[in-house]
Amino acid sequence: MTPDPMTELASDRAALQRSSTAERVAHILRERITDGTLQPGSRLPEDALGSALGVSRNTLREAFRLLIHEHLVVAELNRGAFVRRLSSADVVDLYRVRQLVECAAVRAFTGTDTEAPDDLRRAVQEGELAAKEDRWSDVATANMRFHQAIVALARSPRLDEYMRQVSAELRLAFHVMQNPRTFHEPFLGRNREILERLDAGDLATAADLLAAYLRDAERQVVAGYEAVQTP
Amino acid sequence: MTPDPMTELASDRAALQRSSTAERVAHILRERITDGTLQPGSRLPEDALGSALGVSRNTLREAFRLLIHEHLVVAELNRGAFVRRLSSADVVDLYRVRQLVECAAVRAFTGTDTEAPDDLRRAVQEGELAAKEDRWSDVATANMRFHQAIVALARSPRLDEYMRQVSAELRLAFHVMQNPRTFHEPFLGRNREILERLDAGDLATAADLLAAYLRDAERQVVAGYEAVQTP
DNA sequence: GCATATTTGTCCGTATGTATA
DNA sequence: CTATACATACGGACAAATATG
Repeated sequence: MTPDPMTELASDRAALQRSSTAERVAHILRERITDGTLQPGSRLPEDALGSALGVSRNTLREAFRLLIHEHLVVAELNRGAFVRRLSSADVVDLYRVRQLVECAAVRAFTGTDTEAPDDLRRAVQEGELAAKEDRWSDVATANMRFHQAIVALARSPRLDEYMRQVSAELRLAFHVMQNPRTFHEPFLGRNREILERLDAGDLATAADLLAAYLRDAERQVVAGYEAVQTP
Repeated sequence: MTPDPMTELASDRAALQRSSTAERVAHILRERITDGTLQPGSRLPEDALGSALGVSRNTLREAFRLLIHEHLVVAELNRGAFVRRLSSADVVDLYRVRQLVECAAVRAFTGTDTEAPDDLRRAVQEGELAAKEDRWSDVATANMRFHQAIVALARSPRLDEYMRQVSAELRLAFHVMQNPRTFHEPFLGRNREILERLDAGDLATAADLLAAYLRDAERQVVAGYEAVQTP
């Protein structure tokens, strides 16, 4: 009755066609990790996974390398690969990176680029619409896009890529939040407020609002962590 | 008479002992890339490198993966691996990341941590000493440590790690600067000035000085690039 | 433009070493 | 302490892509 992760993964086998095999395998595993099918702490045995996905162990190991670099997987020498389990110290660190980079991106915004604010606007609207229709996982996605659009204000491809990784890593922590609604709902209004301050050219206030926002979010996730750790 | 890179690498073969083989190989290649033995654009043939280092192709490929994710190596499908060659757009982007993160780290400095400023002080002194003794490659190293210490003010392990990678990537660009003295010398005094502003608690001025510093450095490297590109 | 040689991408089998029941 | 399971690393194989003459 328990839905075996290995048999579930076997159905992904048909999906891998384009680009490098290792990258396709990494893509599949990345999705399975972020959507919670492969939970933090799970073993990733080379033999079982390799045959489930129909790739050799060598190729699978290359895929592991990709995910290890993204911090989604950890490899213990001679013990194999595991889905990363974040500590609350990791959560604190991730929010520290977010706060520093996102607030700096807001303050560095020159108004020259018109695209980035448009993405922000879309993300805010999308989040509000999804909330109205009770699609809370879509609210979470829209929220991720909001933060990505904030980073994009700095107009640095490398920072965009890096912060996408930070977001993916944070999703490992969100799995402890059992109720996505109570977590995400309060932030919808704050997202809009930040957007409005930005539109008004009041960068300092926008950055301060964002900093407070991130401080509160961090506090909630850390609290969720400690509720789980001490049963 | 031409010192063949392959035979040079063979002498590194004795050095690999601890940790995972792929990581040790990656470490050796990383050094050879940052010190300029393996120049940007060089091929990294699996057969020759593998036998030079005494490892199998599979293991070597794992080492490549590590370096690819550090952006020091690029892989072209069915063409193999090459030492990364930075475009001037890459240089601009890298300095943008540096400016945003380092200036934000300065502004976020609370003065709570006493270690980080000590590292800064040491890096400044070390740079001045090395300059006095005409050890210009040590000046470059001290300069790297200075920036690393600036980042450490934010007290985020993840940011430390990421910016270390950014520094390594930037070293790919420094190879176009033929004269390390004229490049590094002017920055020694500016480093000290930034340190003094920080000690005085004047974070805003320190951040502004740092921003100007990075803008000038970027301009020099980009200029060096264009001198090479258009012969 | 073609035929050949080289190199990569991927896979397999296996021997050795390491961790854990 | 032994046994088992697994990861590490090697070498060989072959097709496919690329480079070379």
